[in-house]
Amino acid sequence: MGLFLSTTINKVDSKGRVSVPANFRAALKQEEFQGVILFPGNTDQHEFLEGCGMEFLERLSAGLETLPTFSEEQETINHFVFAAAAQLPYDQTGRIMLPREMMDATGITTQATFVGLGKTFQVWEPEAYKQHVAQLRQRSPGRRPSAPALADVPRPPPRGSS
Amino acid sequence: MGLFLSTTINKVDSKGRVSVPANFRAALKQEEFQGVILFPGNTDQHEFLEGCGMEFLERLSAGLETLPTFSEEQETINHFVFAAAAQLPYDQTGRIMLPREMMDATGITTQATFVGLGKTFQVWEPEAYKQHVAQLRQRSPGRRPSAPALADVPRPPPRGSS
DNA sequence: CGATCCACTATGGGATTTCATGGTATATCG
DNA sequence: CGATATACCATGAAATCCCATAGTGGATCG
Repeated sequence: MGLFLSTTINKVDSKGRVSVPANFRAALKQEEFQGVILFPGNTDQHEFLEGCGMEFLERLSAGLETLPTFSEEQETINHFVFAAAAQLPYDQTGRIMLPREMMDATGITTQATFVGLGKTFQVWEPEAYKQHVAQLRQRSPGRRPSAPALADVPRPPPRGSS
Repeated sequence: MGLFLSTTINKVDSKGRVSVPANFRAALKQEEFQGVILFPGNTDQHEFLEGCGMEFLERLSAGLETLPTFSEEQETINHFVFAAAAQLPYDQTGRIMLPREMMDATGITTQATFVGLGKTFQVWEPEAYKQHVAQLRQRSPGRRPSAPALADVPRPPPRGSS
């Protein structure tokens, strides 16, 4: 199973469509459901979107089943993950349609930044993401994990990923 | 196998008909019974409806599935679940007819909020659901669960379900 | 080694289908 | 019968398909 890697800025057209980066799609190629799941996420400062494949959620659902007792945690997860999630199939060119409420919540209008995070990814309004990265840098003084170039300038896709 | 995701508000017409959201129907497409099961549920504050497919109830009956909200006294509760449940087939456009007593109990009149919760869903009077979400938010202020964090949710012994 | 070609990705816009919804007619049942 | 449930059809809005363009990089070939 592939991982979500690298950062890409894609355009959002007037219909709310965005191309999911090709390497993200490749990471989900083997899954039954051809598309992605998005649901809201936030930091203290910003709203963004969490993304993953369907199987990720299915595993999550399977995990919740066995939580011994009804818990606050579970209630929260149910309502803020499943209830707030959108199941977005690709169109034939690999685009999804961002639900209006997600665009509103995150401030996404004409562009969206896809951020690969391994097993999951995120979708941000580009300017908000820049600020977020700046904050991450401030808060991790000294040694940073070696994921440098990601932060800086939004660059078109990876090199040599295929 | 499909999960119920996202939240939708649909209209209830003068006959008590509501469209079941298309993606909910898709999640049940493979099931034998083309329709949904509804039965009463409640919080301290509100009455709502729990919903699922027929096969879920069958597994529940067999004890293979746990209904989180009613983990105690499961057998007794199951009695009320089955007794109070309504088996509602789709009409030809994917609508069901809400039984009048369920509309009365929940306060549903002209609109109904369908809330996807993974393996089950709920149906609420929209205003009541808004209040419910507000309460959930109070309980978990600040940041909501992030995808990577959710990945660490305790997992069950892997059953060969794909 | 350099120029050309090709595959793929991202993007744009129009046409077509699906979905939610409303209404009317027919069947059912006490 | 009177009331209620089911089948049938119609409509507007929205989502999806389909085609067409373009830019990029890699590969091919002379």
